Amino acid sequence: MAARDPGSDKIKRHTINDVARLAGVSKKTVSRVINESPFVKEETRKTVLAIMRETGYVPDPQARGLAFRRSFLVGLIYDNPNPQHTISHQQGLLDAMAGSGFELVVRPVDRHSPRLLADMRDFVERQKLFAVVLPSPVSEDEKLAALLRELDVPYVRIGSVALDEPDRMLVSHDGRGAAQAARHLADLGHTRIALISGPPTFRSSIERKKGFEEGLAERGLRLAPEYAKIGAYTYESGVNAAHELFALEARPTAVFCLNDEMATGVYTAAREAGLRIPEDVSVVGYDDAPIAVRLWPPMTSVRLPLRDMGRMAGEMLVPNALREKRADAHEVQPQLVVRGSTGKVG
Amino acid sequence: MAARDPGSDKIKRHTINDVARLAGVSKKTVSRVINESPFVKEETRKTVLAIMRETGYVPDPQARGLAFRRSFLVGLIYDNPNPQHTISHQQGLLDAMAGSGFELVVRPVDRHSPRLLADMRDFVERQKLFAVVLPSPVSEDEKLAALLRELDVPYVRIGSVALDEPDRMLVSHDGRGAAQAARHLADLGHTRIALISGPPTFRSSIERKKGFEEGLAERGLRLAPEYAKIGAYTYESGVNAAHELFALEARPTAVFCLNDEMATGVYTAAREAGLRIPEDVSVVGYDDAPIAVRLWPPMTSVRLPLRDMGRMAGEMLVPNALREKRADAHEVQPQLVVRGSTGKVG
DNA sequence: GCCCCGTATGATACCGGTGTCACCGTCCCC
DNA sequence: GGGGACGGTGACACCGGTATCATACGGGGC
Repeated sequence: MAARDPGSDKIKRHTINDVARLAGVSKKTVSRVINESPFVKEETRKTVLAIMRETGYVPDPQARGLAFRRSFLVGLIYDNPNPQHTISHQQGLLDAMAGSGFELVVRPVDRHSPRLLADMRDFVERQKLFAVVLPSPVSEDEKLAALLRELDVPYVRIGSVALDEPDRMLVSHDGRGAAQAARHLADLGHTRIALISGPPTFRSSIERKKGFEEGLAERGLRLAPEYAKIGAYTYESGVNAAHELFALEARPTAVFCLNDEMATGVYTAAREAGLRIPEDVSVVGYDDAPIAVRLWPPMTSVRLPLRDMGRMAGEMLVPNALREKRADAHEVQPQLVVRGSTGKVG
Repeated sequence: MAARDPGSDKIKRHTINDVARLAGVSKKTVSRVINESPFVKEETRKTVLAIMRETGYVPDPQARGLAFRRSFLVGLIYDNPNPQHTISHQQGLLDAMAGSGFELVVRPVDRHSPRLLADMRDFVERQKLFAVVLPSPVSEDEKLAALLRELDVPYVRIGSVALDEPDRMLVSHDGRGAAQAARHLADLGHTRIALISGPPTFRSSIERKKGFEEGLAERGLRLAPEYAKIGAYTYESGVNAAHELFALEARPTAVFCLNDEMATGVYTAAREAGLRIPEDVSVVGYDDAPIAVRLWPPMTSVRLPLRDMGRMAGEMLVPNALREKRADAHEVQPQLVVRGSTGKVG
């Protein structure tokens, strides 16, 4: 039990001074033990560690941070239209950070705000962040990355394609997943395949679209202009785009959506248009969000291991005694999961 | 622009000492200005504020926290099977905290872990949290609340029913929403109404069930034992419970689920059993999660303003210059949203 | 035996703020 | 005119750690 003052006072935590006094050494030596300095005699180290355990002493991160000029906080800076994305990354990050002594500070931003850079400078400088994680699409902001380099803060960008700084990048190879989807649909005999892409400002959308077209090309197909719709990664935009597609003379027999939200919109539009999935139209999504298996029929989708990605980003940035080494792989592979929303054409 | 050493060195932030020197006052007076002490001459205050603006000075939260023995971090401690819940609360909290100078630290826990209390003590003490937010079901842990009182940390518990400390409680009156659902179904002519509840350890489930039965009673109905199923707040448990209900001789014509996840499971089970919604069976969920409007037909559900609840919790705890006063209402009202999954019986 | 070097430790300043208390000047009251 | 009370300010210690530098000690090379 911690010592409690008799005078109805608060519990007083032990400080480094208490430990030093009890161990009969200077506080600097205790500090050395805390920071695993190699220049401490084994015997001294043991004594100090024993006292630390007895007293339940844990160093104060604020004081440590003040002296180190660096906090023990990791920032997660996000701006994603899809909360599921954020929460998955967050979960993974927290997995990697559990028990490390670091804490996760979450920070939503508007990446189009003119104050973004100023706000981020203030955030990072003020909190003296230990590291920063940038999921897509914030990760695509080169100015933000440049700012973080200027501020000398370690960071990991999570994105769909390798950029020019591989050590600070976690790549999900989005194009490959889209190519899998394209081949899958082609192999089922589809030729009239439509695409509903995301906002052209999203790198993920660009990469997925590119991969999709490459996949089609492998099977001798190409994306017809009238089958290429642009959505906004939202449910509603999926509904609207699908309605346009279904109204075409030569209705597509398959629709590939660059995220599950829009694909869900295609389900709705199909119902409204009286089309059956997959008999009349096959649907493929991207992300493999929880909703994919909750729809009827369960949706074929490209799985993106979002939680793993968060965890790997955390492992790249945060030292953790519970784990031997930092992550060395800086990439993950998307994987098509075939379910009931895709079937043979006709 | 901040000053940059010529020697290719880092940017050096201004400290309270710089401001004091430039303003020709002691650092203590600058400190007084920062903390809005009333004992500073107006003229002095203006001078100091001007210098602070010129230099772009912002106080270091770590140093301040060290001296105050309290950080500027708010903890969100959660353990919810439904990530959507967490992310919504988190969003609202961040809404309330934006621009306040406080940061949000998120902390998932396993509320059944034997180490929970020890971990929480360590977390709160070590980080010297300014305040803590406890969403349901963590909010139902009396020992945790007692610990926080012992540690003298302000907190808000978000829960379905008023507890004995109204000032630290944000109530969502879950029973009332469930009663609305019951009346709605009864008014549509349903009498064979089934209930799929959540884990009996969840207060929200208890309250919703109670409210539901009260609502039925108002219409002269009661919940038949064979229609009362216990789920786990998960999709799969909803599927299973619904299958059991649909296999009954006297199949229920309506199913009320105590969350949307399980209600989504009922959709699946209905499809598998060849039942149409709402013609053969009406379905009502609880939470009004995003998925409710993405299902076909769109689901009738009881809306819980999760984001508002997070925001209100934040307003109860964090002073914010951007807002005049703290929240005074400590409750929100659930609201039934009628959509296509409920219809007249027969 | 002396010097040098690497190991092991502590005294002291410092990180950037706040608390305590002493001090000064004014105004007010008797 | 003396004595409080009070507004306004600063010197100094302190919060709980780390960095710098000095010091002490044992061992090897000459």
